[in-house]
Amino acid sequence: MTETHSLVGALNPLVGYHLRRASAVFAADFAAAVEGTGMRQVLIGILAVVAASPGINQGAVGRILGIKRANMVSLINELIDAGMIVRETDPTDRRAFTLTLSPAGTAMLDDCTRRIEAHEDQLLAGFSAAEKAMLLDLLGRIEKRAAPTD
Amino acid sequence: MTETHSLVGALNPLVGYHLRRASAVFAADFAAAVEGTGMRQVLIGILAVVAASPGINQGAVGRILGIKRANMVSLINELIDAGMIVRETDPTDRRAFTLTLSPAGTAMLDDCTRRIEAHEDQLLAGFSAAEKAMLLDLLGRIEKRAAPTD
DNA sequence: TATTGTTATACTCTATAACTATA
DNA sequence: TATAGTTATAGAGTATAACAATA
Repeated sequence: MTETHSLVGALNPLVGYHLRRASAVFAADFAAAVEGTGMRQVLIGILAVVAASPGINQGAVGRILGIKRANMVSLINELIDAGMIVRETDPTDRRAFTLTLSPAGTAMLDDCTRRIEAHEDQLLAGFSAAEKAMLLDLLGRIEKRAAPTD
Repeated sequence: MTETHSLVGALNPLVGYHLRRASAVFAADFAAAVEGTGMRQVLIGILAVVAASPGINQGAVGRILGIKRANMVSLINELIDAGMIVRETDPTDRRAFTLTLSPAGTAMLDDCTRRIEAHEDQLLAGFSAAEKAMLLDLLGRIEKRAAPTD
């Protein structure tokens, strides 16, 4: 039996519920951190993945971030229109595009990363370094259970 | 300096990113657990909160779950149409509705709760009881930083 | 004047299916 | 036949503003 007396009743013992709510807190914090930049979580994710593997193609970026091929298209177009990503046809496979960051893209990623880290430090002010490391370890072990997106 | 060599580059040190991904794993697991019931995360959340506080009104449910008043309307209507929630005007405040679960709502909540817990046990099979407790504690401390939704 | 619930609306995210061009 | 990218579309989640009825 799993009885509780909290306001959320049966949700209280569920890890998924608490992940969802904690994630929402960080999402709101993210939004505040990057306010005025026009960036969103997905876009920063794409910039970070392209920065980590210059020349990577669209499909690979999507697979890493759990975004479907079909949904990558407009996201990449947005970043190209904003002058942050450069798309060139891959000479070794003419179906594919290689993606790299422009200087503006690199600058935006760096700026946002700094802002987000500063905000996260605030949000996690009550956490010891060991607690933060523990949290990242536990989350990492959960992430490994992810199914391929596409 | 915060350099990394992972596939997600600058995202790797960010707690918010890993919360998002871990949360997505649980969301997919949730969907599998309740498949065929027609239930979704928000709907189960509402059922659980109403079950925990019978006679609660719509606005209060939304405040607890972080759902805006405007978005509560159609969700509650869905649950009433499905015969899971009973809505009556509050005799002490004729602007408000009191919500309670019907027997069907109680049965659905119980069924889904059992399914979800079984799925979560699978997903967290590699976690000791202490690790799960630690995760819930850390997430709970993050949730406390949530801003009011409405 | 504030609060409960409502309507209308819009944007983002996510998902599927069908298409093209290359491999 | 399989893969990279595209288009079209639809559902769900979330956000704002304006309104009616009641407090």
